[in-house]
Amino acid sequence: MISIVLFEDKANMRESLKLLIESETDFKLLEMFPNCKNAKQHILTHQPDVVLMDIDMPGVNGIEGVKIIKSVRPETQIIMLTVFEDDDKIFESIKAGADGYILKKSIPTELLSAIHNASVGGSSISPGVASKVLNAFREKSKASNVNTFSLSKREQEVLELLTKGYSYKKIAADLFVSIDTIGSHIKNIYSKLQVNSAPEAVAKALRLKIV
Amino acid sequence: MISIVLFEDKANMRESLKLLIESETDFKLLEMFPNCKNAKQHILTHQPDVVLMDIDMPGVNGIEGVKIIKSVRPETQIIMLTVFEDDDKIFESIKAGADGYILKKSIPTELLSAIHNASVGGSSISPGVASKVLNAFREKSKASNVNTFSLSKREQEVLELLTKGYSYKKIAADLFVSIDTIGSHIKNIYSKLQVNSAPEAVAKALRLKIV
DNA sequence: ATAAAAATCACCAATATTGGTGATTGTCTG
DNA sequence: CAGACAATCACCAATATTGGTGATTTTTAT
Repeated sequence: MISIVLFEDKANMRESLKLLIESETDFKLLEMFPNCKNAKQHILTHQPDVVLMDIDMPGVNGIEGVKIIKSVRPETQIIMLTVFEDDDKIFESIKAGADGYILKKSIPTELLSAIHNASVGGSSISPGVASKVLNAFREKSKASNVNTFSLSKREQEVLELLTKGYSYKKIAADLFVSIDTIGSHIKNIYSKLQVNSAPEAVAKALRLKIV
Repeated sequence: MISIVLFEDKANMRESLKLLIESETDFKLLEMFPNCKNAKQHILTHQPDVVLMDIDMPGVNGIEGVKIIKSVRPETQIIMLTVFEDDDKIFESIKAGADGYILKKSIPTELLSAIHNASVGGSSISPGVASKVLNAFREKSKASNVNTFSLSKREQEVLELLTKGYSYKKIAADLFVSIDTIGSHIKNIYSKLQVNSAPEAVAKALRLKIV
């Protein structure tokens, strides 16, 4: 038996969802609320397995609601319901800790299987949303690797030690060469990265993930 | 009509998938290959709407295959098929450009709807995998903000300029204060971050995302 | 085998940074 | 109101870094 609490401001939507949920024999709709006011209390009282959370609600919105619920009872599985495929809201929700993201226009069975999935720790994401998430994921991982700035192997090593905050002396000791050699390498690194100081080089290296 | 090409090394799996795909009237299975050798050629020849790609294949594996296909024909929608929920492979696939990620143990209808979704640009991710993706997404976004190291507002500003590679002089000029003031702030920053040099501070700041 | 690139070392002068100490002013909080 | 903190500035000495020039030895690639 999967227990469910629903947060949704529009009365007719609440009724539709209620009917849908009650059509499944192993779902139990514990309660419905029109906003996230006192969400903390509601969750602690009802201890639901799964929460269905509308994103756009007056007062305390769904994203805030997720934060509240996850902070008081992290094991609660939360599925976001929304009409929009709005990038910001999607990412905010995910960061807040949402475990699923279903568009309201999805077919009803999709929501039902999302609830089933959530109850066993799986996440369901509507295809259009999933596509945005994957793209964002790629964004964060790319940019790198292409710009190796054709640093030589040794220069790469030196740069890495530089990003650890090592001084010339320490780097020299680490690599068993003279401090002047390190000076040379660093000069070359600066020229390749087009910077003029260690902090700048470190910043560039870390930002472009070439370390 | 959605045209499909399949890469899968195991013959019996190929046959099963073939039967499944051909059960849908609007799918056309153009061709099947046991590995990604000559994937470039195959894709250019067949120009499929959707590619089903097994991850583990001898020779050129599925992840390499994705890179190849996306580089020659980016509009090709690629759905990864796998038996494992292996974190690394999942993230590698996504980075390579995969548009969906379905576990082989999924119910057949899930794969069919994944293909339909892919053909219209949506992504399908099996619940267990989606959950990992969302977690990874959160990882990347969090870590920050918690460790503010109780830097004062001014110290934060100085640190930010430091991560831009500015010298004491330039920072002082930017903030309209004396260079000695900057020196003081930086001394305090070092002590709070527990470092002893600018490169180290920059590295720590960027790694912990406190800038 | 020969040329190019990488890695090594040296020396030097001009700056910059680091780590001290100390002081003033304003703001906020108990 | 006192004490804490933030922000400001100053001075100093010891190091460290930067930016030059120049040179030798390995490695790598053609």
